[in-house]
Amino acid sequence: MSIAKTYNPKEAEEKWYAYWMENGFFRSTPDEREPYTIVMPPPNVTGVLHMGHMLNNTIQDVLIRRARMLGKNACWVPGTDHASIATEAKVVAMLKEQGIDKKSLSREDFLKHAWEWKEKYGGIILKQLEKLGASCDWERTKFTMDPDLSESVLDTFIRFYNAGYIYRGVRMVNWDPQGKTALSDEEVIRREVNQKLYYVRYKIKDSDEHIVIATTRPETIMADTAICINPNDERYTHLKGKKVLVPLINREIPVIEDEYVEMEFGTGCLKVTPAHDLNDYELGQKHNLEVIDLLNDDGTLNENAQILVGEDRFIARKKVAKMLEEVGQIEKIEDYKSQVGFSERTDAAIEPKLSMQWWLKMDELAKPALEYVENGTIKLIPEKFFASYKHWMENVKDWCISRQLWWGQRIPAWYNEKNEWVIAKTEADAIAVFAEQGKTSEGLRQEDDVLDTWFSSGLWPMSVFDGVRNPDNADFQYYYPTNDLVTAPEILFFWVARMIIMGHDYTQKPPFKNVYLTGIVRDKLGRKMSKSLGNSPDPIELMGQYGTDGVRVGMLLSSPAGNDLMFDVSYCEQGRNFANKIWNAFRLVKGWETIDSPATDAQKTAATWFESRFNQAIAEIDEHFANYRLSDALMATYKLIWDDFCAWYLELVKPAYQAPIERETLETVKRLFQQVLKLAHPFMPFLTEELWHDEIFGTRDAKDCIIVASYPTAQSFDTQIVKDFEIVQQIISEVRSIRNSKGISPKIELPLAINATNIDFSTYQESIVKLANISDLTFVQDKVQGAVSFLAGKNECFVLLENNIDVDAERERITKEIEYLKGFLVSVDKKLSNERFVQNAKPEVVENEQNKKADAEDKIKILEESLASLS
RNA sequence: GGAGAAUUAGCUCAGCUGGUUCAGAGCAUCUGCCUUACAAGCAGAGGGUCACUGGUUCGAAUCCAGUAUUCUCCACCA
Repeated sequence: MSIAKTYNPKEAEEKWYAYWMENGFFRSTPDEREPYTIVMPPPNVTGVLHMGHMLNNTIQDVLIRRARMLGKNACWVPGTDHASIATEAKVVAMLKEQGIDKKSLSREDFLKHAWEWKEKYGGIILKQLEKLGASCDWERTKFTMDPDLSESVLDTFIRFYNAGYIYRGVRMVNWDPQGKTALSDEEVIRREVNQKLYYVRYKIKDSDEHIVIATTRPETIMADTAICINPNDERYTHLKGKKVLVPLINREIPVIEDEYVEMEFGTGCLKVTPAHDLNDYELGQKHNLEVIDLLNDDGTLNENAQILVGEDRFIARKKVAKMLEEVGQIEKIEDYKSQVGFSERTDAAIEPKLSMQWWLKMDELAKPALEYVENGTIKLIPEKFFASYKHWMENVKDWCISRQLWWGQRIPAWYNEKNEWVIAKTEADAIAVFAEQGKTSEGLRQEDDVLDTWFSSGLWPMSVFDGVRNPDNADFQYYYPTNDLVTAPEILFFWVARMIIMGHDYTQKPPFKNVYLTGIVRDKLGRKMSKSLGNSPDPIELMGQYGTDGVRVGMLLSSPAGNDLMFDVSYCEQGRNFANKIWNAFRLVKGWETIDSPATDAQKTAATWFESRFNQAIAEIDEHFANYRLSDALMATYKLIWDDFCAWYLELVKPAYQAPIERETLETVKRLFQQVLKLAHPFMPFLTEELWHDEIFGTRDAKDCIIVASYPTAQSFDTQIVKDFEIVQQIISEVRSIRNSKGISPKIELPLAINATNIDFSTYQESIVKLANISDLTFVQDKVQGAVSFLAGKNECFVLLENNIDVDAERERITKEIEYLKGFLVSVDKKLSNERFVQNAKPEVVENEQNKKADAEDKIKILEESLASLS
């Protein structure tokens, strides 16, 4: 019969998750209740649960569970993201292991492999989320490449195209010569590398002079189309309007002037290579320079280079340097450190390259998205992110939405044999459009362009409810706009901003009301937890070790919104200990025998006090939730349960060893126990559900689960009883402290006398005797000689010890306290005698000071009398 | 280079628009307890010049300026 001394989470977790699923508690369909909706930030379909997911989804689950208990129609939509680049890279790597080269496959065959891979491994992370207790509506699980979501993406492309927001154009992109695709900025990792800075001499036309230019990329000089100097640079005034010759190939290029050139850097002269550098490109645009692209897609030199055609760019670099040296056009070579971009997936050095890409015009679209946040329609939590959101929105650049990949939604552009193109959803539509325009559709084809993944995830809050294709459907009408979005600040722009933009464009409404930005999970050394660093614990293992509830509590304890959290397993330990505490409180109550009698007055008082504290705590917790202070809400719950419920309330009503408890009181304890379990449920779903169903709480219907129980609401309560009880607690603590300092065992009863001045202790008498282990509690009007005394509020208390008290020590202690109070009094007096204070401060502040003064004077008086009576 | 944020106890953090003894919480630490729910526990205790320097104010952890250190984001010099 005996029940385990410690809580064993494993069994409960599996049992109750299955039970919740069976009973459809996670399911949501539109009804007359108020909806509360969260769409899960879809993890990469390739993903494996890491600490970031753990934090993020724990927060969402807490919010959704609480909303459900508050009677809202809670709907949490899960799903995964197809993550073009990451997934394609994984599939390519897998194929490589099997000895298959991607290039040898047709698009169709590759996609077949990719889908197979997705079916096999794609659901792992969602399964892992179940372990964490995520109460998602799994029947609504979506994938960004589900047919309906993909169709939404095409519809959106066409919509934006027809509205004139999408254009096709040659722009500088991050080119991965190994993967042969454009990359977004996010996919480029910058690292500092050691390079050489070559000082190259360019001959000035019709002169013996030359001009020296510093470059790290001599292999691109054949693509130079100008030399640029700063117009304010007096050293080069004589070069204005001159022409110079590109070394090795002797092509003539102009000297242009632009203040962009830093006079202090290098030689103060810049070679302009518009095809191979972003800034040069912009400079070239400004000055109408020719663009010469001397690189092939694979990073080798093409015919435009004139020399070294077919050589790889890095080999060419060395060779060009050598050739320059041979003709005496290298002045010097310096070591130099600079930032170079590398492809996240292939690790190839990124080549800024001009290429034809699809773009979404952002400036107009961004405006309403900024307004939403500016005027508070969408709240960012914490607010500090608004500044950078605003900065980004006001300086938004056009978005390169095409990727040269196979895994993703194909850009719905169709080309004929003449390379004319039209935008159309289907092949048939394309033929029709070509026909309309009187053009041929011979040789109809699509390019290997897919849309950036963020383009599809930008639709997520709408597309999961099919709101793009079918905005009038009941789900979309009911659930959209969603309530809270919980995500990482890193993707505020890439994802959150784009959802707002797209959501507004379709619906004229924001896609969500609140954006809760979580922190980054770091290790104790402050490093971001990552797979590559190997400093991230496996959440699944953690849950096995500390229990899911323990880990959930551990994650939340240290994670104020938006601040990074320095994760340490000790938090999980704390969470586990808390679970165990509740478990043992339950064991205590479960073990009680009853006697058929009504509650005693002391028990009634204890219950009244606890209920007051309980209501006070609910108000605090509600406020914390309203401000998205989840860790504070949890801490308030923690203290209510551990301190108020276990350490005080249960101790107060606990019967003597093997004695029965009054039936009425036991019923009250059980009722209150269930109430605190409800408060804990959002944080600790498994433990609370396990206890909820124990027979001591009576038999329950199958559907009577804590997950759908109603969350307690704050009732008004008597604040006086809470205040009075604080004095009682103080008295008990003081007696214990006296014991401790005198080495008196807690088992030895002590007599206590109280000179009650402003509290009626009659209802607390029994409690004090019990918890302070008092042999005889008396009330007196005078000093008690030979006792250790202390003040609880203005009530002087006396503990009579068997041994004679150390009068000197007593005198010293009281004197110290008097000194302290007098010091305090001086500071209060100083304020009150300051005319400017009395004049300027608010009346209630002044009144407060006067109360403090009176209070301190009273206490000093009592203590001084004690001191006098000591001798 | 631009922008934003942070600095409070050994650690992680609260402290909202200046005014209760405002200097707090949890953890950790120390002391005493295997007390009949829980040693994953109980009781008690110690611990901070609120980064530094000025200023505003009757009054500053709180507001302002500067300094130092740290972090994040954005853009990057050939």
